[in-house]
Amino acid sequence: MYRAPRGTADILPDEQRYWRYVEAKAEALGRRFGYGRLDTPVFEQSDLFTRGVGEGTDIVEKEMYIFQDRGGDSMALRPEGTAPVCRAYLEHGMRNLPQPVRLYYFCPVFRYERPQAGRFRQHHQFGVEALGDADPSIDAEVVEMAWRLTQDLGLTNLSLLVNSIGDPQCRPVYLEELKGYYAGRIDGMCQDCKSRLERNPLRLLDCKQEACMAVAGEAPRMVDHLCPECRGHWAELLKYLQGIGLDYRVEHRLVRGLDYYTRTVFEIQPPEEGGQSTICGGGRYDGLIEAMGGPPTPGVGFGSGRERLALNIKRQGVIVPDDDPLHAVIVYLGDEAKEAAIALASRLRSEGLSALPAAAGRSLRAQLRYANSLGAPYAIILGEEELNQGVVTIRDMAKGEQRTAPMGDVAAELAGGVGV
RNA sequence: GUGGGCGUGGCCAAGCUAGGUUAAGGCGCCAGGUUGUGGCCCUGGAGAUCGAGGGUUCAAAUCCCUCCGCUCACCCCA
Repeated sequence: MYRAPRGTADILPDEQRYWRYVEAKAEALGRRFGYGRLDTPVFEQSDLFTRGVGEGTDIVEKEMYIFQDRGGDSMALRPEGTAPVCRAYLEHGMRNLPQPVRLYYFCPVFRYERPQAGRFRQHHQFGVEALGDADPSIDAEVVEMAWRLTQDLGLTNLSLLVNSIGDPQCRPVYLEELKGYYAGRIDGMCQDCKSRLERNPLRLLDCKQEACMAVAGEAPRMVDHLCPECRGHWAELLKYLQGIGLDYRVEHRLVRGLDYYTRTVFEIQPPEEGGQSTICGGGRYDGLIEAMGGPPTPGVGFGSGRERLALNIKRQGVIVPDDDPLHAVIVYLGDEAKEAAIALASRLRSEGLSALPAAAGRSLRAQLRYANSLGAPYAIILGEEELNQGVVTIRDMAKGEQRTAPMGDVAAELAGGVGV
């Protein structure tokens, strides 16, 4: 038997309402903030990501789905959403549009990871990117959008964490200080941290081992070592966030796993403890477009995982609207009635109603059972008697009452919600 | 990449520790109980090479080995 590939999932009809709910809220949010939707291909040249996301990152180093196409080019399934948006921005000359250019996307994302709760090899991200404006008010706008997304979805008890990780001027200075701080204390720390010290010292702050957390707690903070420009940006951001009334928390250990982030980083996390709990994550990436070969262009954005949003919606018991129900099931007796039932179903659909004939070759009882199990509010009964008189019997399934109506009036009666 | 838990009809699952009747039960599905009436109830039916392969044994869902898959956590991330 074939199975869906590891880390992927079939989304069955019963699950669809969760996805539709998330997508509808996200799309509405994008429009409300004046963002335009951008769809990019699921695969791109591998270089786009190795240069954009950063060669040393886990995503590029060991999680990309890379393949060679028949022309010999190295392609990669999209492992994140921001680099393709920046590519499109450059390719279509969007820097000639009024800045900032506000874009959002909703797309599948692929990473070769070991799956677990809330983590998949194919997942779907809603994200927004505001390109071409370095002002901290745009950072605030993006943070607000992320927060509102979660609120619009009905999620509660979430934490909004923000931090600044500086820029290419001040971060290296800070990193040296950080390394100096850790150098004398590394002995008592975990194996991972020992390798992080050289590889990615910012990550030291994020370690969850108890011993390491104690050391991290006393570590020098990035926000105390920002250059004047970054410090100003950070101060203004906080001012705007306060003005908006967002209940954020400065989290000095918050860092990001993608190389392109500068200055602002933020995350939204649910109350439950746990590893992969982040449901929205983003920040500013002023060097990304330049790293991709474009002119220096600032940008800020966030991504959020549809699967994780849905997971939290379920955990918190958020009421999600049902899919539009079927209006009517047409039950019939005999071959002649079957013909009429099929024609009637067709006519009802033309009138904008959802209707379907019951399964063929079943007893009336079985057909009604079928209508019941599908949750149809009405059953339309077509037997010999009805056929002879050119009428149908409309049965209100909830009330258990029925009446006859001329065949041609069925759509109007159902659409009008006329009771029986 | 590292470590834990788990694989029995579509789903939930008993049985496995101390091998031995046609591998329980529930949900769902189909049919009947009403020669034209659903939900509740009753009756019946279909559906499983017990994850796969190998081994031990007179006999394996049950014991042993290998592999595969699912899952949770670490790492990392949405």
